[in-house]
Amino acid sequence: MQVTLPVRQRGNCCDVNLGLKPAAVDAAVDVLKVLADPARLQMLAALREASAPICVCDFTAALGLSQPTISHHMGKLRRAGLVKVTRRGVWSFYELDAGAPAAVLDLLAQAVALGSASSS
Amino acid sequence: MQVTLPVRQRGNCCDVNLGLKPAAVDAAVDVLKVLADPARLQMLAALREASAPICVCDFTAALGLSQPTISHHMGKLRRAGLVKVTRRGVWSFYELDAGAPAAVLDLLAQAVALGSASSS
DNA sequence: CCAAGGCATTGACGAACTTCAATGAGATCA
DNA sequence: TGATCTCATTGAAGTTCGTCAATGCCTTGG
Repeated sequence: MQVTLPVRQRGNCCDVNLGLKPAAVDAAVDVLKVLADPARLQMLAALREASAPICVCDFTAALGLSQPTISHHMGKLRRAGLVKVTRRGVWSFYELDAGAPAAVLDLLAQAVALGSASSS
Repeated sequence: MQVTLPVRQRGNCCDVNLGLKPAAVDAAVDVLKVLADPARLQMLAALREASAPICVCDFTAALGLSQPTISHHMGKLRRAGLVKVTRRGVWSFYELDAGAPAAVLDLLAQAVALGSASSS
């Protein structure tokens, strides 16, 4: 049961430089997780192209999902600071939150561009 | 039990324009899901900054994860076409796949930029 | 040829996520 | 006021995901 203990157990070639701090990584991952869903990405893409806020009932019709499901996704987008809601009467109208960090909006633009590029 | 059938049951304001085709959305979501993990994003960021390929054992040491876990993540990145592997002797060296679609690499760049921007 | 090390794969477990039915909270209209 | 509509919330079922222990394959070194 002799243990040989080779000299180069770990770190054989070079030290890995993790250029991102843990907190920064978590923040980026949180945004990516919000975008990584078909319904949410489609709704965000629609909100990007729309010239006016869109109400929930229109999303349920367009995506074929139940109303609680749309509401759940919108809650996630709202908590992530990606969309803003405006209640007008009985309806809730959603729009992209222009106050979101520019890096987040740029990431969304890239994700939508990726979807558009893959259709070539 | 009279049903009233209001005229504006759905589509109150305007028709939602889903500008992304379903297949395109799924492709974009697949890439986003691959990026939406702390270990994978950190490894990709390290590979972006590294001047030479990095071997698996270095990632296990740097991220504090078990070897099978690193291998599992690398398999996902490889199947997504984001990284390439080169076996040299006993070690497996990974590097970013320069042949990946430009839109995918741009999305990765934006995600890393988001991590860097959030630390300001 | 045999022992040992690095990596990939399999199986399993716990956590998180997506979805919907049921219910509740406001708002509108008769 | 009562009925109805839209949306948010809760609870639950099914699925996916991240992680590790165990195992097998391949290469290296004695």
